[in-house]
Amino acid sequence: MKKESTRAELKAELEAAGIRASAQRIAILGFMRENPVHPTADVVYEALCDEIGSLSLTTVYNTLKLFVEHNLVSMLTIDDTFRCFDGNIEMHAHFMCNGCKKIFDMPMPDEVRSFVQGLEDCKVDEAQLYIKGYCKNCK
Amino acid sequence: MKKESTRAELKAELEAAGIRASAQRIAILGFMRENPVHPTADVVYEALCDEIGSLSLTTVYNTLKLFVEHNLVSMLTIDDTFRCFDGNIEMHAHFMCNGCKKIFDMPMPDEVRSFVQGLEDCKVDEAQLYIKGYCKNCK
DNA sequence: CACATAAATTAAAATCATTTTAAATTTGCA
DNA sequence: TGCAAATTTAAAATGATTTTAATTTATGTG
Repeated sequence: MKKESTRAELKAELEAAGIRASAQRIAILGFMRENPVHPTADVVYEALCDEIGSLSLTTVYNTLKLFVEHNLVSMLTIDDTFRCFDGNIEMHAHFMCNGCKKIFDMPMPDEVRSFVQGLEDCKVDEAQLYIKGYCKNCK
Repeated sequence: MKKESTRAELKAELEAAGIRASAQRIAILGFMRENPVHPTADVVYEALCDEIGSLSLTTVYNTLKLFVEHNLVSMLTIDDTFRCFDGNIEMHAHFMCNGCKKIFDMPMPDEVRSFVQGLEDCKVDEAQLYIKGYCKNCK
């Protein structure tokens, strides 16, 4: 499940986006790329605390926001009680289980892509399909 | 654009959902049914303050939550900075303009409906398609 | 009808995720 | 090396939402 990214690749990716590559940013982007788990800022912070002793939650918040602005990660608003992020910026759908609260990736139906492309009056930046219910284990 | 609902109809609707019909609940449900504007709790509160002098914002929050639980209205999580509600519970998509922040209704592509129906491993309660960008006026 | 009980509403206080501020640290570059 | 800008950080502030506890309103029973 993990896609390895070298430090150099992450650095290059940040710079290609016009962002300076600090140790914190490399670590956070690396975590997002390698862990397909839709983490909240707090989860990212907890995961990287040991690696970067000085890391602050503020930095994680600000950095994820910066990454979203530069389209390096996307933000999910599938649940109103937590804000989470996705290191996979390919267009895809999400399923959230109301039991275990896990979020699963799903393919985006083709018709959604064509529907979005067909919208002429407006300029589309983003499309999210959120499906909610109970997963295999919880239903 | 307004769909008129009589007090009696609203009362019947609440009771059919197993909810007692108070003046506050009738007013809030009436507002949601008649105004297709995706309001936040605060907007509903401001709109009904004059009509019901004693109304509190707490009641609006609690009542909208109750209505969501009983499927009388739905909650939209299209934007992480505000929580808003929709008095139209028919399945449909939403477009939010990042400029004026207005939310527009859109038809739900048929393939989304069939995609959702085709999901066999999980039990689906809800599907939301959120499209974001810039509207005709703002782009 | 009056009273007891439960439900709903309310104001006030608490919560908590996120943002802002301002200071400290680090980095890039002359 | 040293200066200026960018980044990070801790601490404080913010603000939407929830909780608490008291008050009001509605319901049902004798």
